[in-house]
Amino acid sequence: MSAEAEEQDPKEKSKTRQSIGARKNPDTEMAILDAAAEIIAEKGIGGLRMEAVARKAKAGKATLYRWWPSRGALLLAVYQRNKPSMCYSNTGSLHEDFLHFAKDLTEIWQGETGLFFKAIIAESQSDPDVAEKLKDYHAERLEALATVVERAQLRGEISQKEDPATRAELLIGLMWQRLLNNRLDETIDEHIRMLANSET
Amino acid sequence: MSAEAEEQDPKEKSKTRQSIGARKNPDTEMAILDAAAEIIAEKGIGGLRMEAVARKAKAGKATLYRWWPSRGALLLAVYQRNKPSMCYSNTGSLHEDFLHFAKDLTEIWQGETGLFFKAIIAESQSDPDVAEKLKDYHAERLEALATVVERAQLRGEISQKEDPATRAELLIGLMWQRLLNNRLDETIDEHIRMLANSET
Amino acid sequence: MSAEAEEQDPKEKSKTRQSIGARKNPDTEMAILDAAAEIIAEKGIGGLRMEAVARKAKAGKATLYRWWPSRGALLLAVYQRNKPSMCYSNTGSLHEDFLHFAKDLTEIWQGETGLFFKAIIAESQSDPDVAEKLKDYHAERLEALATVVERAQLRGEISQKEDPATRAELLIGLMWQRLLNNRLDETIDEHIRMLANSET
Amino acid sequence: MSAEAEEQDPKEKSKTRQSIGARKNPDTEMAILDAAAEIIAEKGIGGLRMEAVARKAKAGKATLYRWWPSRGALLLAVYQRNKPSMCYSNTGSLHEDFLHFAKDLTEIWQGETGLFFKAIIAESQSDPDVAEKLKDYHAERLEALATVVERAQLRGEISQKEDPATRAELLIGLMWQRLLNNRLDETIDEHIRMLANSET
DNA sequence: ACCTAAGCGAGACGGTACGTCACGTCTTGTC
DNA sequence: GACAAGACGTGACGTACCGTCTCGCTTAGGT
Repeated sequence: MSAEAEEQDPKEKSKTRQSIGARKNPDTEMAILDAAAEIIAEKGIGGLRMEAVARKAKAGKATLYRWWPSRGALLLAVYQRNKPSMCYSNTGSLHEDFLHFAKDLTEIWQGETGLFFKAIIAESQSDPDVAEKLKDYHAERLEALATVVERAQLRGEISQKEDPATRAELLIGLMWQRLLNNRLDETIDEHIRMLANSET
Repeated sequence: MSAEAEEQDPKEKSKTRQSIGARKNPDTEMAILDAAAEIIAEKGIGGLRMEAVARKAKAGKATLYRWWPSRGALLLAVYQRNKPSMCYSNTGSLHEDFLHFAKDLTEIWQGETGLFFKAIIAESQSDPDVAEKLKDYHAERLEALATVVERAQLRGEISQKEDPATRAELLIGLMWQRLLNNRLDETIDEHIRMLANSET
Repeated sequence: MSAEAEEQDPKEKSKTRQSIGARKNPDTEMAILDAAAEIIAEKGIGGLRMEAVARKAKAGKATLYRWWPSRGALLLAVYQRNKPSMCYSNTGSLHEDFLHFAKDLTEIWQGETGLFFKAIIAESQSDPDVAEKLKDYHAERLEALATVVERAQLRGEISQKEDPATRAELLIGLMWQRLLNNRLDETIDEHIRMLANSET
Repeated sequence: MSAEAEEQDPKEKSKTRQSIGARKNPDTEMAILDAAAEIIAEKGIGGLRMEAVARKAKAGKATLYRWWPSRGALLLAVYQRNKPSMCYSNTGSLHEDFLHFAKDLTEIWQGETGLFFKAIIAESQSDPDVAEKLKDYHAERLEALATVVERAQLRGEISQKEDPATRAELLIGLMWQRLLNNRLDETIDEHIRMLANSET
């Protein structure tokens, strides 16, 4: 009646894990993160229920709450594990580099990861822990992109006086806004041209 | 432990409304939207519960669900009623206009409205209706700011060839990103200078 | 794996009950008390779980707790419904009357009712509500038996000066002690002879 | 909210015990029984939790379960250690002896021991081991009191033909019933007079 | 002047998920 | 090999909301 597809696949080995002494069992952690990831893939993050995770991972709710005391904590743990790895090109042209960045990110975000990232932003509005982690993550991303700008400064493409983070932040802001409005498919070329030009 | 402050203020007149015949009672609508707005102000949108709204508005749950069948619908109704009114300055300088826009919006968002808007963005990630409405609203805002850019084009401040929405979107994207990361207080002058300069 | 026989018999009509307005639904009450009684019959009172009752009665836990806020309350409700009806004989001889009383009670208590009553006594040691109700019930029983003694006084069988409750209480105390020690099967004739004799 | 007073008193020496080799450590046993006794004193027997005992005694749960595999076993062990010692007077008058017995027992039961004994009776309804031990203990008590009756028979106070246990059991039954109904404070003189008189 | 129709408050109903608690079993590392 | 420690799966606890429902009341508009 209620049980849909959230039970463990019966074909998998279903020997139940047990304690391995007074310390965290890594098998348990993996099973739980796997279960959470699958559920998110199936029903979206809004459909993530602690009970369902425990059920699917064949773990006790107490175990779940011991290590991830909230939905947000679990969410972040899953994201950390599946974090997309961006690589920042170095073509010798800021415009090209920005273009690559935008295209790569668009591609990543158009898949499952985009749903995930949107959901984390949403969650961060109500869970301070998630908000903080997201802020850190965002800062890290910003810095990475700022490095790309810095290279352009060193090449003399753009003024050395401006803060490299400025252009980076404008680009990332644009991307966020597009992501959150489901408008990733719209053109972005003109925006990038503007951000990559030589003035300050 | 449970009873906090969500009961109707006993000082207010608490005569219960009733049917006024076979049609919607506008008092009821107002009472419900008021109640919802107050709850959101107190606990945030994440803390908005249909039951609590009904209780506070002294309305039956059936009445609530009759007119606003979901949390999202109620949310949007409240937002429509309390929508902040931005005014777009026309100083003859794009830089000044952008600066005014950013300062005004920052001020508005630093208050309750910001919480509200963030929450709507969050909600839009799980409620398609809200997402659609938000998209419309965003487009409308974008257009309004694009008009400011257009004026600069007409004045010859910037190139006529670029799409006026481009600069507008970059600015708005920046603002969204700042809002969602709780970084509205950080400086934004350099970004605006870059967005308002004459190249494309 | 866990579900044993506590699901509703599928042969019974299983249309789910619903609200009948802003008042208690007697069907629900009956279903819950039936379910509780069955569970007690199967697993004993120690095996009575609120969740299992709700499950078997196809009722929500909230409904259960709304009307019977504790295990003890539910226990008492079931007992009230199934209360054994003792009848007190009037043979013209106190000894005979006591003997009948003891035999009847022994018979009743040797069945399911005895388990039930023992469990209520046990429960009363930790639930003050149950304790109070049990005290009332005990007082009522005592009075009924005291009436038997009183008749003997009126007949002149025993002294008019003694409190008729005295003999009654000694007999009931004996019975309780036998019940609680699982010694109902041992002889009791001599005790009754002593309690029914003419002195004070 | 949860942490109350069940942690070990920090003033006490809290050096943790350890194994003394491949045999039972008597310090551990004592610490556990002490902890259990204290918890029972604080929260009643219904509040006795194996986990809490282990925590308070700074013992591992495995150790606890090794020696006392159930709540009932632990309960009995504590009771054995703290068993109240009744002494049976020998005044030369059955009435006096019974009176002393009743008064002494009332006094004992009105304190902590009474709570304890009630709880054991309650526990015995669901734990067969406890039930058996309680039955033995009860028999022992009965015999002791029967000895008092026997002395009265030898003195010629009462008939030699009756079983001395009869009167004893009636008295003890009365006491149990009073204890379990929280009616120890009510008068008992008339009952004793009746039980101590010379007829059978 | 009656009758129907709908809105209204109230709140009970079957559910699902929550986060906590205790259970009894297990494994580790220390003595 | 006994011990403290504490993680593990299990499952009941009591609470909070969900969205649906029926009730008894009120009023407006049609007859």
